[in-house]
Amino acid sequence: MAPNNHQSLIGRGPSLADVLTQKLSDEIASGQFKPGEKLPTEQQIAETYGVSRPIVREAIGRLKHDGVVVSRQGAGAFVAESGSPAVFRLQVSDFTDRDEIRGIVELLMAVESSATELAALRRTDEDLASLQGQLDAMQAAIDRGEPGVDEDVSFHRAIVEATKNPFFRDLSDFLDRRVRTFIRTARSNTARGQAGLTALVQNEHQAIFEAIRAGDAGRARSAAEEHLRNAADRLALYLRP
Amino acid sequence: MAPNNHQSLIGRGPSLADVLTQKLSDEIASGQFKPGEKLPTEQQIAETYGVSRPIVREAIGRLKHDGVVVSRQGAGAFVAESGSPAVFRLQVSDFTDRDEIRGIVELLMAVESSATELAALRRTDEDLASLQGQLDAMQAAIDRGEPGVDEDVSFHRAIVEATKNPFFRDLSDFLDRRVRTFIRTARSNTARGQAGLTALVQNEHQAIFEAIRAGDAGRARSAAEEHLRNAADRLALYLRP
DNA sequence: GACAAGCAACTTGTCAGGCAACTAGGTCAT
DNA sequence: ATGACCTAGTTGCCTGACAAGTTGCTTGTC
Repeated sequence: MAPNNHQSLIGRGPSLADVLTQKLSDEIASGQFKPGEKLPTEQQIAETYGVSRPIVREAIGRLKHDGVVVSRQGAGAFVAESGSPAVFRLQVSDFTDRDEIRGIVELLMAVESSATELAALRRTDEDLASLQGQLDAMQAAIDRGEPGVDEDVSFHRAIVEATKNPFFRDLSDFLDRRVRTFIRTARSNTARGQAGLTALVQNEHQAIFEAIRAGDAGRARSAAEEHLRNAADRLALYLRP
Repeated sequence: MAPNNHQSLIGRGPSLADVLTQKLSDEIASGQFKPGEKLPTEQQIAETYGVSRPIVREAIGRLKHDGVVVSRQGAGAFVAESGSPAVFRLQVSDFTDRDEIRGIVELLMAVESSATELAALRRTDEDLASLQGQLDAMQAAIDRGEPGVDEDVSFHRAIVEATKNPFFRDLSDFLDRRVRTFIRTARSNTARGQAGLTALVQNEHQAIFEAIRAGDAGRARSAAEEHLRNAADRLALYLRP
């Protein structure tokens, strides 16, 4: 039997599919089922864990979604050849966890610094035009007295796009989004950001752009690092208890 | 039909749940359903897309797994407040795709270089002992004439562990695993790696270890970059058409 | 006896219907 | 008006069933 005991605290507890997914995932990760090996049938798994077949199907469906197993109709479900998942799970337990956001920011700094360096080496004329366009848009936002958050995002996107590496683009995009949503939720509880701050950001962006245009990888990395360090300092205001 | 642009990378044909998951995911991403908003009931979704409720359940289950949707029994399913997923999907379409593995290696170099830098700043005595232990194990493997792949992996793991940042550890681990599985599958088709190569790797590891022990962040990064650049060059042998 | 065609058992994919647990909003008695 | 109660609606989970596809064994043929 598998009584779900740890549920009465709050409304939502882990569903049976959640639990089963975790168990199967662990068993695969621990090498209990080896890559290429056939999993038990859904019926057997259902009996083993005392759940119904739809639950098993859902759990296996998630594992397929993660690239850990592949299944062939009529044949069975098999552990993926690589054995390791195709997705990187960023476990965000809580939006207000300070250590967590610190860790993400640190990783973001690493990724975006390298991305900026690569951008300086590979940017095309189109990339430069795109970057220039975002700078102009940001300046226009400043002139209108707006914070220009969207323009800021677009500028960073244009940089990672110039790396010509979709993994850099996607990961940077992903991390950036998480940090910004944290800021957004955190800011709603505190005072608004200063108005003149955007101009500082614009200056840092300008420096990054110049380095990228010059094709100076080292300077591009330095400029990006400084920008990100400043951004992290500004963020630190929201991380104070 | 069946756009199948992204996932369901390996299965023979995309299942209905795969397709529906993609559709719902797109609709959420495109802002058709806004964060915090309630999704249609499972019954309605089933009718809308012409599938049964279990299929809808499986699709929504995957979205919950990805952190895009949260559901409360009796109330309904809602788009997560953040709106953006909690997982980063690394879309690996093919193990033998050279551009893809090149991109991953590039990202791995960025992450691991920064990780090594951080490790130099934060390593504890336990970390140093762990690193030293892995170096010794690698040396023992060399003396036995073995390639020492496991020891190599453990050394890198010990480094990212020393960053004290679980995101660095998990991501680096993840990327490293993908690259190594590629090498493993690629190597089975070609000649074996040279025997004396492990000694070279060991020298580079030694340099990294010294920098970390000295707490010299800049030198640690340089050593890591050189090691990774060499590793990438060695890998390039398998990337030749 | 070797071999190929075909068949039967098994497995996954999908559907239908139903009951239990839970939520939310309206109703009714006080 | 206000609080308890009740009912409709929703998700969580189950049983049962059929379709589609694969695998291995049987059987018939040479």
